[in-house]
Amino acid sequence: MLENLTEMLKGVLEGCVLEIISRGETYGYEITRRLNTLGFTDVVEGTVYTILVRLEKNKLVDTEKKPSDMGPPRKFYLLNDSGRRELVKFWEKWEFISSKIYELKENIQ
Amino acid sequence: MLENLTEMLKGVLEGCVLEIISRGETYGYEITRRLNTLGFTDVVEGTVYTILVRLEKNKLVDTEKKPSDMGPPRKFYLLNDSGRRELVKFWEKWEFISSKIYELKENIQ
DNA sequence: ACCACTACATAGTAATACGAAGTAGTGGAT
DNA sequence: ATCCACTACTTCGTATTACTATGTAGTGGT
Repeated sequence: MLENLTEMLKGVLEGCVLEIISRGETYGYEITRRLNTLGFTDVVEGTVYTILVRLEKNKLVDTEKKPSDMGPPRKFYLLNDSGRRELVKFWEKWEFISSKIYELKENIQ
Repeated sequence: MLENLTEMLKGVLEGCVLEIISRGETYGYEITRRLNTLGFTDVVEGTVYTILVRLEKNKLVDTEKKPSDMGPPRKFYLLNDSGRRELVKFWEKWEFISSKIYELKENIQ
């Protein structure tokens, strides 16, 4: 449908993943499906996993491996305090940028 | 004030520059000032010039050099048909992404 | 003569999403 | 029994983009 959204997703996708995880323990494959049904149909697993690796490296999430009856074991992610702070900052940044873009579009001031 | 917006500006800043140029012939230095007063205080000339070089390379703008009585000659930029189409696409992409982010935030569906 | 402001240019860097490919477990169809 | 679809994770390399840093140069005021 819409063309390449890649560049515009930079810095945004990570925040989306943080938000999804904040709703409750989840894992990479499920996050990918969630993003796809949200509308980001072209986001693939590789992209989500690199984000998850980054979140873990930056200690924004805790992880736990659990068996699944549908396939291989799942690696579950849970936001920690640091991750919750990062999520708040993400939404602040998003609100700031989107309000400025709105001002530009509507030619305010 | 707000922390580093760099990543979140990727794919967005170029659209902002296109929008600013669409309002009428302008040049790099002025575009930078416009972005700064808009709220993107950390955007510097180097960033804007790389975007302008890209726009010209992708033939989205026409350019014209004109003398200035305030300093060195200015390189003016004007959107062409291709640039206007690109701007329309930019706003479509922006509307799409921001609506999806809103859905995620408000946990719709 | 110096400095501030205006104005453009560009080489190198960091960060991020994506493409591509591989590994592996489960269950159903042929 | 074999194959395939689906689930699920991992990693390497690539393209794109904004930013850093630096340099050049014109004008006008002190």
